[in-house]
Amino acid sequence: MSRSGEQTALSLLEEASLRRTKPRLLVLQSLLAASQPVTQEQIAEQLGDKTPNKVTIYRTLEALCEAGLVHKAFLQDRTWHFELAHNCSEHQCHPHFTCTACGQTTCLMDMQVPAVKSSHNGYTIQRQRMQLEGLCPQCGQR
Amino acid sequence: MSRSGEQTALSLLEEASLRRTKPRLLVLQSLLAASQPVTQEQIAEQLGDKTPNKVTIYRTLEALCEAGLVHKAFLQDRTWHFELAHNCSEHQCHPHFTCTACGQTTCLMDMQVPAVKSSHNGYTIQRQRMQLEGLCPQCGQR
DNA sequence: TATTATTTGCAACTCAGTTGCATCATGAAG
DNA sequence: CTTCATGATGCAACTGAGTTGCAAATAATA
Ligand SMILES: [Mn+2]
Ligand SMILES: [Mn+2]
Ligand SMILES: [Zn+2]
Ligand SMILES: [Zn+2]
Repeated sequence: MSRSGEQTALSLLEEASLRRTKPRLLVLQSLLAASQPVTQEQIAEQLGDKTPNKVTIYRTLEALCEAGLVHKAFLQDRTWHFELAHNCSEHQCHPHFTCTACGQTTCLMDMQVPAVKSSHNGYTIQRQRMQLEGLCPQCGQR
Repeated sequence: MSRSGEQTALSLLEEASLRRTKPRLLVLQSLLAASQPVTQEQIAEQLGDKTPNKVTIYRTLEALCEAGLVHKAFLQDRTWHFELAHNCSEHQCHPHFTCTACGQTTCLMDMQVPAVKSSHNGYTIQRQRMQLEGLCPQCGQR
């Protein structure tokens, strides 16, 4: 939750022409500080006693998603995990990997995924996402 | 819900060493008859007055998934859609396409998706799934 | 500062999916 | 064919992430 995080959050809101409200700045800073996708609850927890109302966090995340600043990264146990969109291209996000042994999901930021064609049988394909499943490095060794 | 559907359902249960119960046969037949992934509610609706209890359908789907006969195809509006696994390889399922205009999700059974490498930074990748987003043929024409 | 459109907080709600438990049916053994 | 243990089913009650309505607060603008 650094000074630069605050500045970045401000300019992200500016860029998206969203009003600079306290909850939006806080949620953005929390997302900027996160190293993995986080849930509403994790955001609230991280913000401690200055956290906005639960409903406000949801509505903020929704607004940020709509503006393209944030993505719903993946769903785990009926709970959405959110992340900043700034490492994804318009057409393709990095893949998310879930370990079948420990259940942990990880962003594979540096993995190259081949892009599919932008059209198929009349379907116009604008974005592609990939989920991977297998064993993480910890669970992989026998 | 043909005779052959009944036979297929029976052999699928056999193959998976699952007990041949009425609910399992019904759910499997419903899935065999479906042309798209379906929800618990759609299965119940399709089976009409001989439908098993809602909880049983969920538990049946869970058992069939665990046995590898069925997949959770995609989630829409916090609701899982299920499909038979028999058109998927061990490593890769066909992609699912969601139209951002009408919200409909479709299986692209005939679409080729390049396979990723089976290992990356210590992660062992056993299965890959892809979700596509864009405009369906209907919504695509202006 | 005054005005207005947005945003926020709170309480109550929704509903797909889950859980506990008593009853029932399947498949194996005799 | 009958017995029996294991596993499956049905029902009622529950869970909890996410949603809705609305009054109060606040940001942008003049
Ligand atoms: Mn990610
Ligand atoms: Mn499918
Ligand atoms: Zn693991
Ligand atoms: Zn469409």
